[in-house]
Amino acid sequence: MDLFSGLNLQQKAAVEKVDGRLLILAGAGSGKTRVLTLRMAHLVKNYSIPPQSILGLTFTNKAAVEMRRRVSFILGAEALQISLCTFHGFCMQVLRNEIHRLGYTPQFTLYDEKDVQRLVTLIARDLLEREGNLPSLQSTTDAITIARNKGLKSEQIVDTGSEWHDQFTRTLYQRLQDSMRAYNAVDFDSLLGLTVELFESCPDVLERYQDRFRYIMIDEYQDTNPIQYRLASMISAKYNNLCVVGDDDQSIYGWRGADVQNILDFSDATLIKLEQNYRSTHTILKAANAVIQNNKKRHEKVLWSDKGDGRTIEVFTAPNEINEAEAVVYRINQLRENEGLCWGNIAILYRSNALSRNFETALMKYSWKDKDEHWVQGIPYQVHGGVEFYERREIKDLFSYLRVIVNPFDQAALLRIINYPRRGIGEASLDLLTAHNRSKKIPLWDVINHVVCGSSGYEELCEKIAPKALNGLKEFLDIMATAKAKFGVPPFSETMTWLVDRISYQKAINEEVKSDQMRDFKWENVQEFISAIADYDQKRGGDPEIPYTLHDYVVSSPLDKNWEGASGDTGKENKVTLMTFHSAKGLEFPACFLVGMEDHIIPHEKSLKQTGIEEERRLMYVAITRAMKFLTISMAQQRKRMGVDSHSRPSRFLFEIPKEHLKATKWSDGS
DNA sequence: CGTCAGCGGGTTTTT
DNA sequence: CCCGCTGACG
Repeated sequence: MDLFSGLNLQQKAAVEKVDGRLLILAGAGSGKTRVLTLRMAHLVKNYSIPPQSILGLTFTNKAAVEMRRRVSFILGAEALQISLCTFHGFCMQVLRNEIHRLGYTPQFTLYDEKDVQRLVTLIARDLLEREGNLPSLQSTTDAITIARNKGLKSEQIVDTGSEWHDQFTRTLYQRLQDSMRAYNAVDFDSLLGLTVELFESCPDVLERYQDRFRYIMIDEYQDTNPIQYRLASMISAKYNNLCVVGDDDQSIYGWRGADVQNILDFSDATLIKLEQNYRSTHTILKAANAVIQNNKKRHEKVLWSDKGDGRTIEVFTAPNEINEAEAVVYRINQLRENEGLCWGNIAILYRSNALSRNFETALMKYSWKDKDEHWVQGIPYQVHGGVEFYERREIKDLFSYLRVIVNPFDQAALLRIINYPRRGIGEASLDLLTAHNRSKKIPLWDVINHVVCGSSGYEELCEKIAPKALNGLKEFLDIMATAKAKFGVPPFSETMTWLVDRISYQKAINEEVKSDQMRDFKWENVQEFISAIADYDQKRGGDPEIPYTLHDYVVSSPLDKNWEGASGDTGKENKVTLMTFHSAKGLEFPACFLVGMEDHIIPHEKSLKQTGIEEERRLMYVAITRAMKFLTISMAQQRKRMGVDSHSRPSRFLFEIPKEHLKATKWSDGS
């Protein structure tokens, strides 16, 4: 097979440059994924580089999956040997094997954002010696996240606020780290930080990974934050074969500490620019270029395309957000009827997840005629993001049981389930236990065990706790001990079914939830969770190469929750795609609807303060450049914001698109 | 200890 | 508007 057929000169050069440092500045739609995958194939096929010594790091699971798919297409089974994963997935793999060197045990568990947030609140309350509501900690948490993503230690935090607030943030940060260690838990941010810490303190470990991964490629390099950059430099330091691909105009993760400067400063490297766009019509490209040109901090690029002008961009304003959604859905059906597109070719893109609701409703309501002239109610669609499976209450409850079974020091999980379903352990008892836990620095789990066993020194505590609560604790420990033994042996799905029954979870749902509908929904979620575990059983059961333990499940499933295939023409499912501008990055669709194009939404008023207008403009640029042929922009004059009607104005970015590319149409929903 | 109502606060984006 | 949390009561 000729790997190079159909490549332009720059793409070819990028694929062929094998050793050393390489920076590929790739404009939107310039075929960067193609170049990356071909480069991997080229290394394996023409240079006999073993696939297992190639590491491809991406930012999202979606990108990793897509890349794997495309390399497999060329290399077949050999492609499975290549390590292709997100930064977070990579760090998880490393830590699973090495975390004992950092004072953790191999049974560590993973905190999600909410767990961390709750922990921060608890610590803050303790620090301020205050009960009840605190002033919002959002800004403090944000500051900590950014610091961690920049690899700063707590004492290096310098926020914009007052000295008192800075000091508060530093202390909070330090206490957070300490608590996480005590709970034997990591979170998304510390996953990266700990890996860097590991490599810094254990050169022998680092060298093992350096020798293993001699060729490293990083996708979406403009979105890497300093700690990811450090990680990549460390692993590639020995052999120095590091290839990064990115586009400074598409840097949209500044709020997570990503730094465009990383890509602008990538030094001692061969530079290749990919400037031919293979995706969009002239019209779409010109509109995008016109918008992004208003940014000052960027590398000048000349993106061009040999596609024709194509259609003009359609713009309309609806009276309110419901009309807007209905009008968009009407137009979606028109595209299918008149332009030969299928549902899977079409995407509705928005700035924030909250905007998806009305479009879902409108899609469900819409009736259309299929090719046999039959009326069908509801257009098939797929929402990406929103309330994730693992964040639903039921799932988090059950998942917390697994977390505690794996890691009894996981205090967030423990507190969540110790009295849920209810077993008579109330606030008073819990306060006694946690007070002891904090003052004596003994893990809560151990305190509970001592109390239940009546260890010496615990008599006093035992007496204070109500007999009812004591019984509950005993019951709880009993359940956990049995469960732990059962989960020692796969398949886990069967034990999960047992556990759900043992804790009478269904009864808890029935008592708590009033509406039948919600009750059914929750129980379905539980079933879905069990089948997710069954899927895992099946996948892991067949392959002795990869770990098959409860710990592996608990620690890996939250990391790859988010990747159900969505992509214009590769998705097998023929459904309209709904997603945020952020999630859409890297994807393309023949037809895109950019909705809610209003000031305050994009640019978002909050982000103007935080990351500034240029990042919002890049986001707009990303959104426009997703479209291949048809682009429609819509907005509403009136929109409910937090329950109340408010007036909207068109996004200021709309006025940056030259008028000749726009066609204003009258709002219409076809009725 | 459990329940319920009332209240305040929050909707940016993701691993 | 929807949530989660708090605090008062049974």
